[in-house]
Order: sequence, then structure tokens, then C-alpha cells
Amino acid sequence: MGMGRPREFDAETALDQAMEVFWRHGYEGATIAQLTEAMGINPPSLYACFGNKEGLLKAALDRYSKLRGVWMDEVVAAPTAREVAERMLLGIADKQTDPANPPGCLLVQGGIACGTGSENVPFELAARRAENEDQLRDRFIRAKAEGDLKPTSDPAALARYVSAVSVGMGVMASSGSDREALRQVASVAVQAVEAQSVGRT
Amino acid sequence: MGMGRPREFDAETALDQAMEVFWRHGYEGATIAQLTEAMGINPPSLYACFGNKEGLLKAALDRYSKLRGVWMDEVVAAPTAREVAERMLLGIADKQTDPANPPGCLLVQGGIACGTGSENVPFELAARRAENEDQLRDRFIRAKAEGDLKPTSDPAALARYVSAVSVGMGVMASSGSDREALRQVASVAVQAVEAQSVGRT
DNA sequence: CCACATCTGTAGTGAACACTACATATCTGG
DNA sequence: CCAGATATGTAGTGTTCACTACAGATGTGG
Repeated sequence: MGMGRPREFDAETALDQAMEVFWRHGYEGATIAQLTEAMGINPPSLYACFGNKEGLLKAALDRYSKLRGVWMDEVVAAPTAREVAERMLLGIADKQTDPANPPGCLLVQGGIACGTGSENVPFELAARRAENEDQLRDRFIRAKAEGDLKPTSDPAALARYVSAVSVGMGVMASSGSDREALRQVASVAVQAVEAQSVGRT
Repeated sequence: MGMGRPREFDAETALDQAMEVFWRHGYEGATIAQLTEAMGINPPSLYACFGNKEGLLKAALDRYSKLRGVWMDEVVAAPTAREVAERMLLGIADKQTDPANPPGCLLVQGGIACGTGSENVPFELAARRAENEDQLRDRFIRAKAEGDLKPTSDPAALARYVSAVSVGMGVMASSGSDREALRQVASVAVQAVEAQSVGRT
């Protein structure tokens, strides 16, 4: 038995284009017509490869999380909790205003509130954000064990805090805030982590 | 000339119901059928009273901003910048997890990313958020003039920061974070404002 | 070269959407 | 009580949506 006609497009390249459309218009705001045009394929190819619109979103999120994960590994490699927060938030300020991508963060722009039939999309995004938060929390737990964070500090709360600031910055970026404004927010935000650090300079 | 048949529903009560639908499903996710059912009226009444779907959203936002403005006045009445931030963020933690309302904040849930034809909705929401930020900024400018905030502090950046944290908390609330989690975020966030304060205890 | 499997493009499908025409009902001013 | 004006309920309108049937194209294994 034969193996059939080979696909004429590259799935990852197409996913990058789809990611951009979801990023810019959100899950519900993105139409199949926009997606297929950006991906350079026709609807049947999309459905054969990704199942349906939600399957395409999940594939795009997988790709986004993968790239993001590499960067997060560099972030948590910083020597102190304060520097982790600084690297993360200042880095996010730059990433979310990078003209190479739509403004903001796909994990926020993708869909915060959705209509009937797409209720699980916001939870899907939240689950991805939670992964980042978990990674931060683990890093802050280590920082506390190393005596870098105060014995009274709450690593989970700190991680939630940094995650919340990231999300807030993403919304600001998508509604027009420029890089300098986001960097200012990041700088102020880092001071809360610094206040929980032991050897503050 | 007569004045016509009087309307049989109360516009403000109907707006409250519409507000809840937009809050829960977002602008694009909310359908006219859901809105009219929640408001207890039929489509022609909705269109006669509010023009179109976007007009209804703006009316709901006006109402939301009005209620919110009353509360913000109480917030900025706190004696110090630190207490302003604390009142604001802890209050938001409670409000965004109040079971009487959908979780989160209408100014975020309403629509962060929208599809073609609704591009201005996110900007409309951003403009409302900016009003709160301006109010905070003015309060922090005063705090700096009063010697409550350090001479090196940047009131505008502080206001942006508090606003960003609020938004981030709203997203967290809408994706299932409970009140305690939000309060922890608020507590950490306040420490950044405290770090900019003069008489820190 | 043939049977088979998979992809691709065209051209739709039914459903859901925002919005409205129209007839009827209920008010005010004279 | 009548004329004008506005609201209401029924029942649609055209459009757009996610998704797909189908026929032809292009590959592999025998």
C-alpha cells in the first residue's frame, strides 16, 4: 500500500503564521479564512493537519510554549531571585514590544473571555501561563533555601506576583504602551522582589 | 404631537444585565440573543435604545466606569501613596472575586483582542483603564509633592505599575485564581510602592 | 503500470450571527 | 376621540462563520 501524496507545506512555518493571526485577533476574532490565507493553504489542508480550529490553536500554543520555555530557562538561570525577576520582566518588556511580533503575549491575546462553545480556550491559555509560574515558583523556592530570599518570604506568592505583572504588561503592550513604559513598570515591579531579598544593595 | 409609547423596561437595570454578559463572555463572545435574553427585551428594543452592539457596550462601560469612579475616589482619599496602593489592590482582589459579579474586570474581560470590524473595542477599554491610571498618577504626583514619595520616584511610572498589576490580577481572577491568591499578589505588589515611600515603617 | 493512500483546490453546507421590516400596541397633545 | 409619535413582538433579512463533499492530483508498494 502506498504512502499517499506528500503535504506541500511545512507545518511549522504554517504554524508560525497561524500563531501570529491568533496573537493579533484572538481565538474567536481569528477566522479560518484569515488563518488559511496567512498559512498559504486551503481549509481542507488545515483540517487534515490540525483537526479543527481549536486543534490549530493548541498546536500554535505548543510551539509558542516551546520557544518561550527556552527563554525561561535562561531567565531562571540568573543567580538571584531579584535578577530572575529583573531578567524576566525587562525581557518581557522588550519581547512584548518587539515589532517582529504582534504586541503583547499570545497567552493573553489568545483569548481571555470567550463565547459559548469556546469556554475552554481561556483555561487552555491559563494552563500555559501556569507552567511559567510553576517554573518561577520552583526557582524562588530554591532562592529561599539558598538564603537569597528572606525566611519570611512566600515563593509561590512571589511567582504569582511576577506572573501577574507579566500579564498586565502584556495587556498594556497590546493597547499601545511603548517599550519605555513597560520597562518602567518592570523596574518598579522588581523592587517588590528586592524587598523580599536578603542582601539588598 | 404625542410623545409615543413609553418604554416598558428600565434602561439601567437592562444595562446591568448586559454588563454581566459582556463581562463573562467578552464583546465578541456575547451574542445579541444572550444579551436580549438577559436584559428581558427583544432585539428591536435593544437597537432602538442603544443603536447597535457596540453602542450597548459603550453604555455598559459608561455605567461600569461610573460605579468604579466612586470607588476610586475613596481609594485616592487614602492618606499616603502606600495606603492608596494597598486600598486599591486589596480592594481589587476582593472585587474581582466577588461572587455577585463575573470574575475579573469588565475593562479586561470585555475584549483584549478582537476580530475585523471590532478593532476599536480594545482601544475603548484601554481608554477607560487609562482614566483610572490618570487618577492614580495625579494622586502620586501629590504624594511626591507632599514628601510622601521619594524625590527620585516617578509618579507616572508608579501609576502605570499599579494599573498593570490590577489588570494582571483581573486576568488571574477570570481564570480561576481565588481571593487569597489575589490578596497575596496585592501584598507583594504594595511593597514596590512602599520602596518608593519616604517614611517606610 | 496498477491498486491504494493521502493531499489539494473548488465549491459548497447548514448554522449562527448582527441587524431590521412591519404590523400592532400604547402613549401624549389638541 | 383622534392624529402623531414611539415602543413592542414576530418573523424574518443577508452575511459570515466553521467545516466538508468531492473530484482530481501525486505519491508509494507490488
